[in-house]
Amino acid sequence: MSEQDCTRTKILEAARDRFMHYGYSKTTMSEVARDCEMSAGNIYRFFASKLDIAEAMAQKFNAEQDIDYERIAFQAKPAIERFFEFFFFSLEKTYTAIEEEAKILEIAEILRIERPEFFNEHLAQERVFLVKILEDGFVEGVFRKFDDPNVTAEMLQSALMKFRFPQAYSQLKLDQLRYELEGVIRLLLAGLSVGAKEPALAYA
Amino acid sequence: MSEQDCTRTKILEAARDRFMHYGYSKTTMSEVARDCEMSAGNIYRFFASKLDIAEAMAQKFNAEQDIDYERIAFQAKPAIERFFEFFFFSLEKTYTAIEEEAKILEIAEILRIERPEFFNEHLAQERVFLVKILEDGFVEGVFRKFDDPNVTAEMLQSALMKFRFPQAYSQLKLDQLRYELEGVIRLLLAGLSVGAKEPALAYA
DNA sequence: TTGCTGAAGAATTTATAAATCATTCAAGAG
DNA sequence: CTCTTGAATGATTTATAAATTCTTCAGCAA
Repeated sequence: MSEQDCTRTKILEAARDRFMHYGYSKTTMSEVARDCEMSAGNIYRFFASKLDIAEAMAQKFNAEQDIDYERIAFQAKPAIERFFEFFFFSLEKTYTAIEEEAKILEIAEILRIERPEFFNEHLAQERVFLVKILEDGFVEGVFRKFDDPNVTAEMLQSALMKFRFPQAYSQLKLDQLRYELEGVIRLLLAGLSVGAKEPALAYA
Repeated sequence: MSEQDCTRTKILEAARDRFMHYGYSKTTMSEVARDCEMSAGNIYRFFASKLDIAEAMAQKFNAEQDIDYERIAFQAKPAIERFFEFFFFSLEKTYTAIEEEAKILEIAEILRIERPEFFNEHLAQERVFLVKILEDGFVEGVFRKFDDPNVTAEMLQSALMKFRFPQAYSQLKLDQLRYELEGVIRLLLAGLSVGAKEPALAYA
């Protein structure tokens, strides 16, 4: 690891501790700098802005989550089981993370507004794993053939949006969210099943 | 119409004009009262609070929308067509309403926070029509049998949540929303189709 | 009695000045 | 030259006081 990377990591860790403890907006660049024993101005040689520190943090969080997604998607299990596991994992992980550290919600909200592209990239990465599950399901003979599995994955994400940032989109408790997620997934899986028939004509 | 109802309506109309023009929070009870040629205190003999005026307004808006929903649900058309029409109507109506009158979003947001029950009631009403479409589809032979059509309707609503308050839940433009709505509906309709198979076991 | 007003109070919002903050950069240190 | 600092700056936030606003209700009018 280069000297540069090392300092970046040090800043990132100091910022994470502050952000998680006091929140993004209540943390100042001077405080982070002091924790790293440097001046505030110097941070800007490693990060273009405070927001970029937050984005890098979230990036790391997502990268870790993607490892779990990958593990789930490539398991030696029926595609349907992996499908359930994938989205339930996502719900439980996000819900508990936000419950334990309400500050995460602040950062997520700020990134949603200021860096809309950020989430799209993560969704795109997630679709890689979804496509894997869809294609395996087809090979298993439980899913039908899709014109474009990536588009199908997009639609699945769209239908399950509500469960991605549970506390932001609804006031529902975890139990109710689990109940609804189960129901929606069952409906979607039915829609993916070999016998399912999409309507012949397009509407729009 | 009784004298009471007449005054209520007058207040409601004056409030609607103000709310739509200046927004909910920028409208004062005195202004509404002045428009009705009465004192602010007197409004409280007809509405318990300012928020209740907003709720009554939204109630009326929903009631009008429900008439359209009913018309769509009871049309002499294949269930699948009605299904599409139902949700596309909802998207187009809400999207354009909010675009034309951004102030609606303010009221919707306030009600979402302060009167969470309000939206649940509207959703419950909407499900009556969805169940009608589902049951007709079963009779037509295009939908499979559901244990509890009302629960299925709940899951459909949950999966299509994103398209209900488009501007609140996403930054997407109408074109993109239409594209996604079409895709999600097609997936859901496939899941409702006679050949579709739900997974045998429950997950949670 | 019944319907209404306008004053009064508590809560919220606004206005504004002071303070703090994110960010830049000239200049010093190594 | 590379790395760092700390002062400068414009934007944002905070603090606080003043003004509004929602809501209640005693009392007036019909």
